[in-house]
Amino acid sequence: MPTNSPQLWLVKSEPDAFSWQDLVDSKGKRTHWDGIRNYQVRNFMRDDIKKGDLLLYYHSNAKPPGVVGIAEVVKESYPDHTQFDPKEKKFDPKSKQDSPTWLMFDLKAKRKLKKFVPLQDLKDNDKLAEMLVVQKGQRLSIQPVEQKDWDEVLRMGGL
DNA sequence: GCCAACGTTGGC
DNA sequence: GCCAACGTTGGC
Repeated sequence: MPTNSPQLWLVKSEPDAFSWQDLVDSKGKRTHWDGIRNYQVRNFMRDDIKKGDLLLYYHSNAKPPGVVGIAEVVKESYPDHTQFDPKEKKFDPKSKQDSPTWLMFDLKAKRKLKKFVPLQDLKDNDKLAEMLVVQKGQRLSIQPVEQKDWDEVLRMGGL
């Protein structure tokens, strides 16, 4: 059952590595979401993430952690070049040029939340009890988000 | 800085 | 195929 509506996701980024502001400062230019080395996340990129999908941009390992803004997928997944470069920290000697193991996609900043929504507020909101990001031990750097949870987070963020 | 949760690796 | 050891994530 195909649908025209974009899929919804949450992506985690450490602000020390690449913050929301860094994404904004790229001036809508495509930014590579590279360095993902987790098979479950790779499969999301390979199978599900489409151009036009929307993403909650979440700051992890931040003080405090939480959702900052909304980003948009501008290019669907393609091979992550860092896996082939021995100088890269994310170099993967097992990955072959003709069948790359790892993928990345491109995104741009779309809209900042009026209010930052800290993780603690997500946890305190009973409506979001099933949202993945509030689950203990949830480490996926890309997570699918339900429409109802998406709407609730945006409401909390003043949009 | 600590450590729980979880994924990956490798010996057997 | 099992599972201990190890590495990483990420909240606190």
